[in-house]
Formats: sequence, C-alpha cells, structure tokens
Amino acid sequence: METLARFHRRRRTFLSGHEMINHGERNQSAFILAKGWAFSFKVLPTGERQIVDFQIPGDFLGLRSILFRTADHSVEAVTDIEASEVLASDIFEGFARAPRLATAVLWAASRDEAMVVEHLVNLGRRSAEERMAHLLLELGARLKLVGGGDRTGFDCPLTQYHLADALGLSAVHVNRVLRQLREDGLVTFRQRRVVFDDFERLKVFAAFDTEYLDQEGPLLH
Amino acid sequence: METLARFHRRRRTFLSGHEMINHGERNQSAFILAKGWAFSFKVLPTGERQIVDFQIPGDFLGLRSILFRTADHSVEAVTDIEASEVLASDIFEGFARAPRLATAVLWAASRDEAMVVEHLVNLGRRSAEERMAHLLLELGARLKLVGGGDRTGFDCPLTQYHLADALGLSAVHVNRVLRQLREDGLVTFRQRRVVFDDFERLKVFAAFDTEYLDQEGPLLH
DNA sequence: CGATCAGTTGAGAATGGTCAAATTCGGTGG
DNA sequence: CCACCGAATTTGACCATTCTCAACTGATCG
Repeated sequence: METLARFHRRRRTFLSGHEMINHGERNQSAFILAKGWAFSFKVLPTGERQIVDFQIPGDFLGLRSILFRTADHSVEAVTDIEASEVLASDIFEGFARAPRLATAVLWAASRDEAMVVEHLVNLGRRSAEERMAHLLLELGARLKLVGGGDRTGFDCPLTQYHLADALGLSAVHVNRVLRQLREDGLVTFRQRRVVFDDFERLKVFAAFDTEYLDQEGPLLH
Repeated sequence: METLARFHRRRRTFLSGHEMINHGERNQSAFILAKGWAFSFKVLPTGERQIVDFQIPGDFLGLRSILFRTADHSVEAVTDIEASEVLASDIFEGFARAPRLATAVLWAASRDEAMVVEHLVNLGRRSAEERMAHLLLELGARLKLVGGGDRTGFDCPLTQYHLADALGLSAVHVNRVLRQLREDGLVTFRQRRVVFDDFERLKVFAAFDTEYLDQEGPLLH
C-alpha cells in the first residue's frame, strides 16, 4: 500500500516530558512512533491524572485529536521520541484515493479501542496486583511484536508514578504491589527492567488473554 | 448521504435479556438501535462482569465485532429492542462507493472510543459517588440528544446490578451511593426513573464536562 | 556535593466489599 | 381481587483493600 508511504515523510523528534498532543487544542497532528515511549492521558479538574494507554514504537497515536475539532486527550513523551507526523489531510485525501486505507485506519482505531476496553475491565474488576500483572504482561506482549522484548522480560522506562496513574492506584500502593509480586516469584520490576520470573503462573494469575491484542490485521474485503 | 439508507433495510427485534452479540463468535452483525436499551460488556474467567457502555436509541453498536474476525465483547438487550442490522459488506462496499462514509464511520468509532476513555477516567480517578453522578449525567445528556429526557431527568430501565457492573462497584455499595446522592439532594434514582434534583450542583460534583459527547459530527474534508 | 526525583516503609484512616437478612415491587395464576 | 413468587432493593455488622501522611533512603545530574 504505497499510500502509507506518505505517512512517513515528516520526521519529528521530541524530548522526554514534552507534550506532543495538548488536550483542548485545535489542529493537532497524529504520529507514528519510531523510537521511544509515550502515554496518552486526561486530567481531572482536581489535577488527578488518568493514563489511558502507553504508546511504544510502531504505535499510531493521536487519531482522535485530528478527527475531533479539539483534542479530547493529551499525549506526553516518556523518553526522547522519534516519530513521523501524520496530518489530517494525509488521512482524508488517502480515503478518496484508496478505500482500503479507510479499512486499515478504521481497523487501527478499533484495535486501539479494544485496548482501552481491556484497561477498563482491568480497573473495574481486577485487584491491584492483578491489574499490575496484566499491564506488565500487555506491555511485554506488545513489545515482543516489535522486537522489544521476549518472555524473559523487557526494558521499561516507566516510573512507579506512571504505573499508578495508569492503574488507578496511589504510587505508594504501586510500590507495595510490586514488592508483593516480586516476593511471590511472579515478576520483578527494578532499574528500568521488567523480568518475568514465572511467565506462565503470571499469565494465569492475571487472567491474561492476548486475544484483544492479536487480531490478525484488517480484513481486506 | 444515501449510502446510509442501506443501513436501515434489515429490521430486527430482540427480547429483553437476549445476547445480540456474543464474545468469541465469528460473523457477528452490527446494529443501529431504534428502540430500547442494551449494554456491551466483557466477562472475566472468574465470572465477574464489566459493562463497558450502555447503548440507547440512535447508537451504532458492534462495529468491532464485524471488523475483527471474532467478536471481542458481548452485547445484551436490557429491554426489548428494535434495531437495524448492518452487515460487514454494507460497510466495506460503501467505502469504495463513498469515501465520506469512511470518514463518518471512523468518526463514529472515535466518538465511541472517547466515551470508553471517559469511563476509564471515571473508574480510575473518581470516588464511587462521583462515578455514579457522572454516569447518570452522561446518560441524561445522551438521551436528551435523541429526545429521551431533559434536565429534570429521564426514564431508566437499568437495575442497580447494571450500575454496579458499569462502575466497578458492588450492588450493595451502589445502593448506599444512591441513597447518599438522594439525601444530599443531588439526584434520585427510583422506580425506573432518574430525577436530577439539582442539576447544576450535580454537574459540579461529578466534574461533568460534555466535551467528549458533543463533538460536532464528522469533519467532511 | 547539594538538589531533586524516584523509590521504600510504617501507622492509622477511609473507602468500598462481603455476608446475611429483611423488605418491597411487579407480575401471575387461581 | 388476592396470594404468592422471584427479582430487585435496602439495611446492618464486620472485614479487606487501598489511601494518606510522613519520614527516610537511594540514585542521578548538573
């Protein structure tokens, strides 16, 4: 699909901590991450932050910020970032030229939604330890697809504050949960590295099912 | 957009409690609700249920179940339902015929995701009472758009079990939360009717901002 | 070599869950 | 119309998870 090549012309870099997409602003761009980690989030009037998802290399981010007149969420760089900027016109003009692009973008948006839904289940119906286990397994599975880890573990630039805001927990409790998982011999998170001490037992513990991640790509009718 | 007319040819009805879309099954349909309420959900291996969203008349449901090979969630009818069935072929053939249909469907999917994101923020960072207030305000706002209620309140066929599974709470606690909100003069939920006793104060209490709901329709480039 | 940010730990409090037992409500059959 | 049934709601008592506050340690970086 050559139309996709247009998506990689405008190369951008961002420093760690930079806000790549700003909630409430217009004319935002979307990006395809080439290197580094980011996270999408919303903040409540009280200042509390909820992280919706983490983005890793290969991920498409900010689609909603170009579809809606103003961005309904923000995205911040966790590490230094390299990314390709995708403009609204790339997308909409592509639709007229290549209907299959529409299917591909719709599929990408739906996969994204499927992940948010799984995070919702995580917050609504799992304990703090199960949530943590589930998140670490998800990140591991996603990184494996882009060559960033295996079942022994992966490098992870997140702080315990990031984990807390993604899981709806306090940072203090995140620390206790990580200790418990480590003492139970399930998973160890230390010095920017996650080590799966017992991958199979961890998957059972978290009721982790990759179904929502490994949809096989757009059905091309 | 005449292409949309194709979406209303196959009229279907379902009885209260019927599972319209089944998690894990193939060749599911999507629907546009004409009458009645439904809810989309996932169940964990332990049998716990998380409701992801409620669907009311006018809502498009089950898009992900036709994009993915197998449905990643289920949908059940709350009340008796009248709906139009939308087949995968209606969508994909429409894309080739009318590129703007692609934009419209993508926009609908994104609005859907924006709601799930807001529910995630709800579970992650709001107290039980704020969550309840937020959910009831959201339902009221959405119903108002389709003529199903106003700022005094709306008819609501949900049980306290539905509310519990949507908010990540126990049914017992839902009951206590409803009593508290009633005693505080904010909102009353009784006999299948929600009454906003003090709409403005309730909105402030829940930090409810309709931004994520009232996006103004697809940008047609 | 401070300063700052991330991580760690303890004590006590608060939110929400579980279990068990009423009570109410909307049908339904007689 | 009335008795009865099952589902939904309500309440109390007690318990568990998670939070808050506070202090301290360790790592990193100019």
